Amino acid sequence: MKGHQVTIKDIAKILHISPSTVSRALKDHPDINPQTKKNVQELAKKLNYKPNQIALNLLQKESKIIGIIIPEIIHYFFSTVISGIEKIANEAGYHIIIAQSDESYHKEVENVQTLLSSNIDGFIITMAKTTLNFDHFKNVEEIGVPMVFVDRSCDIVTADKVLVDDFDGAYKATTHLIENGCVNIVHLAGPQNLDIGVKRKEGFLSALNDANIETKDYSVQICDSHDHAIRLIPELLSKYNNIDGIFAVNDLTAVGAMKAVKSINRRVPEDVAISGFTNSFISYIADPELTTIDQKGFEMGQHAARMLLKRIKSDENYGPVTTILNTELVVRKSSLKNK
Amino acid sequence: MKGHQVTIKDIAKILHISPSTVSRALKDHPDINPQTKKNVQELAKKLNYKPNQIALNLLQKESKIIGIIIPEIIHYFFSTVISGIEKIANEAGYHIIIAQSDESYHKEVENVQTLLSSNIDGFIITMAKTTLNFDHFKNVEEIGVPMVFVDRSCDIVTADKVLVDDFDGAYKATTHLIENGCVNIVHLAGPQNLDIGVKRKEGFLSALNDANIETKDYSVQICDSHDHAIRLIPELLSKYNNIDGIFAVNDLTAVGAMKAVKSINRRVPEDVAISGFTNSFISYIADPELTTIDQKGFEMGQHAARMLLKRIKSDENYGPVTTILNTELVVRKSSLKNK
DNA sequence: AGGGTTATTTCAAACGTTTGCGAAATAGGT
DNA sequence: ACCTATTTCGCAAACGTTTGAAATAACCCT
Repeated sequence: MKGHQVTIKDIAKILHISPSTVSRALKDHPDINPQTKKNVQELAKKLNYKPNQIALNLLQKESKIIGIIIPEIIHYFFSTVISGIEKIANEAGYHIIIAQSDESYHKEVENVQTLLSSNIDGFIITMAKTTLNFDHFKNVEEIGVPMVFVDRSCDIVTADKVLVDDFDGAYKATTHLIENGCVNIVHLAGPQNLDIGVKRKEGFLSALNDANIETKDYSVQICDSHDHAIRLIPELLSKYNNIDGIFAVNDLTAVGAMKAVKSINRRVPEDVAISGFTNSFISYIADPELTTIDQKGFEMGQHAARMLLKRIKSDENYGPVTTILNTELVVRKSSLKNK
Repeated sequence: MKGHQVTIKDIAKILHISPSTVSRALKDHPDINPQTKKNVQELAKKLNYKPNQIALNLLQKESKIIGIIIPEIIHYFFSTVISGIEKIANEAGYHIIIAQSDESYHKEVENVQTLLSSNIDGFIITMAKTTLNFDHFKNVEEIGVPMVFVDRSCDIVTADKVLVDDFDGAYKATTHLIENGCVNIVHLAGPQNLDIGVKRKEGFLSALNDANIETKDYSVQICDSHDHAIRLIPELLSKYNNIDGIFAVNDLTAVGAMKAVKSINRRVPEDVAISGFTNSFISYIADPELTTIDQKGFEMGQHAARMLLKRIKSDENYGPVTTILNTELVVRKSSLKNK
């Protein structure tokens, strides 16, 4: 039950002057009598006057709000992305409004619609895994609301993107395992209809190739969940018991693999070295702590926000920009065989 | 670079009728000629007309936006709370806008101010740990913007609250440890200036008391971080080597303790059983998986949102409501000595 | 005193939408 | 042909704010 917020009109009425004068007095316009200014400003402070943002938004045709559509906020990576966005946005006087798609194409479409109608100034989006049709993004493009895609790209929509060098990250992780004495490494790969699934696999294969290690038919396993790894690994290790390294497409899968390895009484990293990908919080929780590739969520968020703000403020329609961030190898205990 | 959004005026101009007619035609007002209606609706669809929410907000003096101020989005518990809020809010046609305080009193005050000025319809807040002064909330109260506090309460501000029964949760966890054969349990407690620190400690002590177990001078240790536990536990266990159970104030501390126990070659749960509190994602990651108390983040969020919406829509000024949710014991391997 | 300048204030339109009320037009009835 | 009822539409105000332009008032100079 909102009590009446003090407006410029209220102040004007009390002081028997016009709203315009009040408005100018509040912003220290030179045309205003110092005494009037003083009266206005004092009263404004006394009544705790706060300008009505909605009215300003209407006037300036902008809401100072950035819409974020992201699969699931509970995932560490996504929440770091959000934090990065929020930081830059706030510094520029913008707010963020978050909608989750739960990896559902349908909810994503819905979110785009509702956010559009609340007049956000731009979008930052990580597409749902299930999104295969891009009409809703095309629509945003037509309306002219700027968009930046994060982490997951699609070539159909022309928009700014900030991605991470998945190939290089996978290459680095694999090379690190090799340098630490692994010769028989298995890659737990993501779905091959997803970009990250393919790129990370390719980075893995390329690293093996450059180290003159030949791949076996079991070197790549499609397996990208904690539970799947727990089921798969014991079976795999008993079948091919010379496996001495695992590079998983993400941290969660890596942790599952780690548990599985330990469960059949092999040691991590002495018997099997493990690396994940993402550097999420759980890599720090794992025992032993998990070597992984830092995916720079916070930095991605910051970049995305900067790109979006630039686009929002720009008058000219420059072509789409793609930023590819470098990953970083984070070495922890799970990969250090030699110590 | 936003292209001109289609407005009611545009439609009116094209059809040579007045904006009011267009407005009414779009909402199927009986006063409008069916033919005009048809023309308007068809053109609106063709031009992809979307009502300008900002203008509506100005008119209706509401923004349909709920402001959330939360310490850190990356914490699993908080992101589940947010998800709960979002669900209920969306169902009611509201959006959420998120601001993080990073557990800083200063940022919290700032967030309250900026959110207020963007005319949110209500607040859902989890206070920062460092917040000891409540003037900013008092201010919100005076202005008349409804507020709901989640998880952390303060008696000074009169507002709705949704809390969890910390005492009972701690009691249940402790009793569970006792039932599983622990007789010498240590509680890793939170800071005693925080409600949860005190309540959970009291639940712990009460459970011991009810089981006729006398507390030792080392039974309660102030220790609420992963790293602190890793430092503290080995020392403690070597000093008092009959300790056979640990109840930690949160999951992260429990995991630290678990690592520490394993590091000095004692087994979890056989030698030392462990329970955490929160049921965050890491309790599932830990090895062995961590027994814990589910703090019902999602439900808390849902409750908070419902309470807020009720308050927003209500005309009468009913007294503040406090909802206390029950926790739930989640039994996992880390506490099952007997198997 | 008239002309000019300057200081201070107000008017009015604008942003996009809704809505009570009045106006115009049409139709029906006698 | 006149009155009334009905249908259909437009005017204008409102939400809170900004801003160019016009208005008023006060002053100085010759």
